[in-house]
Amino acid sequence: MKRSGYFLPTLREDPSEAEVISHKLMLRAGMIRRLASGIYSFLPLGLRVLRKVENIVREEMNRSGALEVLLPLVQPAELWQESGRWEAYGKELLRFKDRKDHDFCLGPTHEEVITDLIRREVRSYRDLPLILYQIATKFRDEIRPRFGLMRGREFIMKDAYSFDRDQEGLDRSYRRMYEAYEHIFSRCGLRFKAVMADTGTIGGDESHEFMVLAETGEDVLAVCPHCGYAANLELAEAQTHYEYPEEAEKPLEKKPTPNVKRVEDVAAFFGVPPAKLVKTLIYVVDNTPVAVLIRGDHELNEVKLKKALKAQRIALADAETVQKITCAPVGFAGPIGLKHVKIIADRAVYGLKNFIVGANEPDAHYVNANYPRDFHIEGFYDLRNATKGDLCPRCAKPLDLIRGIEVGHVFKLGTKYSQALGANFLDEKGQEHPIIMGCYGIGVSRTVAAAIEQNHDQDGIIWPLNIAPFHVALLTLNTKDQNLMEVSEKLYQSLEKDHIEVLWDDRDERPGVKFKDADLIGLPYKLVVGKRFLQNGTVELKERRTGETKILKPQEAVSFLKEEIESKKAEGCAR
RNA sequence: CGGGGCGUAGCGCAGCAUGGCAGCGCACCUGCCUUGGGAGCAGGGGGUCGGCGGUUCAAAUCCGCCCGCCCCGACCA
Repeated sequence: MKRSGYFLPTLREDPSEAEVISHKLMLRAGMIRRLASGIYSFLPLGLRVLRKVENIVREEMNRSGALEVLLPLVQPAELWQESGRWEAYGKELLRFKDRKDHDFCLGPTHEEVITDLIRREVRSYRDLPLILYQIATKFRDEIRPRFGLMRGREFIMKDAYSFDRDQEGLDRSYRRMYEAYEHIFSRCGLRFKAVMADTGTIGGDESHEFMVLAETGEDVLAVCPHCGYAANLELAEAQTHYEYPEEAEKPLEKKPTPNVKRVEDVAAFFGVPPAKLVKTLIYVVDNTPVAVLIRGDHELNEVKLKKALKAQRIALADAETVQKITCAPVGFAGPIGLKHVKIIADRAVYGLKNFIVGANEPDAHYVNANYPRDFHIEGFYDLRNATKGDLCPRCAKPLDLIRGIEVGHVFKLGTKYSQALGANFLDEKGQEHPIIMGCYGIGVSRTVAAAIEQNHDQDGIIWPLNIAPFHVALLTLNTKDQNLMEVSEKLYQSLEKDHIEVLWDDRDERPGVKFKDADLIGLPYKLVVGKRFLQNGTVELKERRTGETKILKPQEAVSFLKEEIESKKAEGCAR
């Protein structure tokens, strides 16, 4: 491709709309443009990358035995009413009416549609197992789209659904998808980690998220460098028991603490570390208030709380409710003397001696509180976020916390949708059973963004070879020089002939402009034709990632690139 | 939905307090010059100042309503 005829509007400065690096660079490199909040157009360069990722996904899905389909984006309300999600899904589901006033939605995911298809067509155990997938546009009316392609409303997703007759079959399908995902993200040149994930309200029994490791990730992962334990923080078990020093219980005492509310302030007021405090959070759990005790230096994990109480909806109580229950403004709640409210606690509270709690009256705290001497707790649960240095729940060595971007999610669904929609099959004995399902997603457009988060420097993007929009940037530094143009033309032809994807910057621009642009769009190699060729017939080949430079004769450069790219591609496929 | 910020040429921004010719840099077009890291000179084109309404002799500027975008939070299969 010649740059002179290519639509590649690069920007010299960061657009003001972008905050994170991948968003800035995709805009600057002329890959995407915003149409509305969370909705983007792909320009030619961006589309090339997207297609490369799609093709890797497609190849690996096909290799795994999955079959590609294409399902509608526009979906009738009836299906969603049948699964119960028309009500349950909330505002993320974009709904509208057609001209006949029938309700429709834009598909945020396709369990309903695929299950509907299967229930109509699959009758027998002989039709199973089956894995279908598509690579298509999804729409979720996100409450707050952000970071460009990272959390868009309209985005490209690969979603796959497996159909099996029994749990063992599901386990096999799940394993196959899991392995396909490992191949996909490896081939994309990403550093990633599969972590155990929350199964959420769907309630399946196993789920993993594939996380691209990046500082800017929205997710926090707890990983154990020792035994390989890895889990999303939502799920990661905090350490199970705590060693507190032996300490005699001192008498309970109420102390005035005028306007001292926050944990740090209370700790500072009494001159003790926050770990000697127990904070009392009032939650409304399915319309019933519950007091939750957490050690002062710990952070409550709402997903865990929800699970521990088997609740549908939980929310921190508002100031009015807190006042009603504790007889004090927010900041002075405590377990002592708290009536008519269930009190539960994080496991770290057990065994703690002589700690500080709110007194359930304005401007007062108790010191030297002790359990069970001073109050009752109905149950101890794992309710807090694991923290750095927490002991691994598997091997009891210290955990690390790292950040990641969720690019894939595999999930054992079970029979939730097959039962709701009546997708059944007959076994050998003529008995009817619900089909056992799994679902498997990859955020394809998000993967492109994640790749940039992980592969860039101050000059721009550094594409991994397998998803680079082109392999080589051919820079002719002076297009008015006939000699340079001739050798460039020859180089261009032979590279194309060898199926090396080359973007030839044949514009009449000064060298600096071409270098900056090439670095910005981040092609793995720059092949520079300039003065050096006029002097001694050589060209310069520079690797974008390392800056490593080779001075070669033009034909040597072509054969080097051919070998290098082929071997790197093979490496990327290695397994 | 709550809090904060922003909206002026394709991009980045100034001007707004104290109303009075709509500006700067880059980009774009023409010419000259230059060709190894975002050159230089000269000339030029491009604006409903987010929209609607109000105040005023006069509004980018003041007032009201609305829209859009970004950030933080809440929320989130």
